[in-house]
Amino acid sequence: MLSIIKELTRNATVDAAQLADLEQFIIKKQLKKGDFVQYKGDFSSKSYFVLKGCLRSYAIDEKGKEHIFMFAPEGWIMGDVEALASDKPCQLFIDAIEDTEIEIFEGSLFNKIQAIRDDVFTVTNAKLMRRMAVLQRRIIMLMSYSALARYRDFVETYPNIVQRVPQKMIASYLGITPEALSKIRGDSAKK
Amino acid sequence: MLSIIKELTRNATVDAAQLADLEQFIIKKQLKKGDFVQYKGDFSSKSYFVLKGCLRSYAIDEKGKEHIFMFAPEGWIMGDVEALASDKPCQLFIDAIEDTEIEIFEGSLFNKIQAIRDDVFTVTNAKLMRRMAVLQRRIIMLMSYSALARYRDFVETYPNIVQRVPQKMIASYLGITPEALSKIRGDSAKK
DNA sequence: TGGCTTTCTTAATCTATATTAAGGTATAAT
DNA sequence: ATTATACCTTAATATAGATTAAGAAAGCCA
Repeated sequence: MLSIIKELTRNATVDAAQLADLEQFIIKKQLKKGDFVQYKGDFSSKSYFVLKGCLRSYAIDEKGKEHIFMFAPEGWIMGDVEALASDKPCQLFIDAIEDTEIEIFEGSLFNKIQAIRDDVFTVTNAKLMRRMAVLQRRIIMLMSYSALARYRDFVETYPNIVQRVPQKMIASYLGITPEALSKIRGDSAKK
Repeated sequence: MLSIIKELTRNATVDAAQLADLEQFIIKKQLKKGDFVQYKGDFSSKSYFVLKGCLRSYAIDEKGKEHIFMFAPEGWIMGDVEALASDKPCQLFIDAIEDTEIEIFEGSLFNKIQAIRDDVFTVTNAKLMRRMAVLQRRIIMLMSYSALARYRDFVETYPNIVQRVPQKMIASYLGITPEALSKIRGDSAKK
């Protein structure tokens, strides 16, 4: 039988009783097709383990258009990395695209498991999560934002790097040509 | 003083002697601006901790165009997650965009640190790494591949999901409109 | 079963960004 | 200093994919 605890502790030598305790933090839930499990802006840092069915996570841009970030069929864990890795609100909507059965758990379940052993992995994991949050953000930007919006975000997010790096590299990072970036910058400056 | 071992074990309660042993797996290197540290196709699974300067990682598409995946200034760890998370070759080129000082270490250093304590984090970390590899791949696809190429990759990578999910959602995942996807599929079928 | 709603397709037009090209500016080398 | 090399900007044209629209097919429910 699938379960998030089994999944996370497979092949690991951890005290069984301690792990059993963790089950109290897990809620099982049946979802109908179309049911939401999380909305953009929510401050909950929950994650979802799919026992059966399929979830999707997606962003909605200012024109109301959906941009799917990922699908999660059986055995996958889905969550909003941005919310999990920080105290920011969720970036993503999550809903079921089939009748779906999930286990819901606080992102802090990861921390609880980690608390069993206070060691180096706390740091490593946190780092991985933070980098994943950056990646998630970037994919959403590439799919839903114009080149101008992506440039503005880049300048805001990496003010130090902007000055150290040639324009053509910033263009490359943004997924556009240097010419397009030059135009964007020219237009921005005029105002 | 910066060092990858200090960085990964900050706030962690780990035996100091054991950690000191790990230093033998780390090589320090001075890079001149423009020096390469890794090429696409390499099978090494090294990572790089930036002590000073700045690295970049990027893909080159079939037209010879560069697409920067990320920058790594001081204190950042850079590696090719695809190669680290599997036995595949590197997807990314990595070079120095300034005179740069790095520590080079095998990706397996993470595992060595983990081996100090064989517990649940081995699994959690491995999962995080694998998901990050998916994200890395996706960003590169969005920046460097046409809609058709992205669709073909999706079909190949997620053959099960393709059948379960409506076209409009696949389009959304690919970052294009349902109309564009429909055209692509129509054109593909004709051949 | 029939009708209603959502999804998929096709096609015409539009637009953001790419491509090409050429001139201007900065940086580095002899 | 002077040339060479790389970088940045501007502008004309081209194009992948967006938008709009309308009809066809497939799900859904009464």
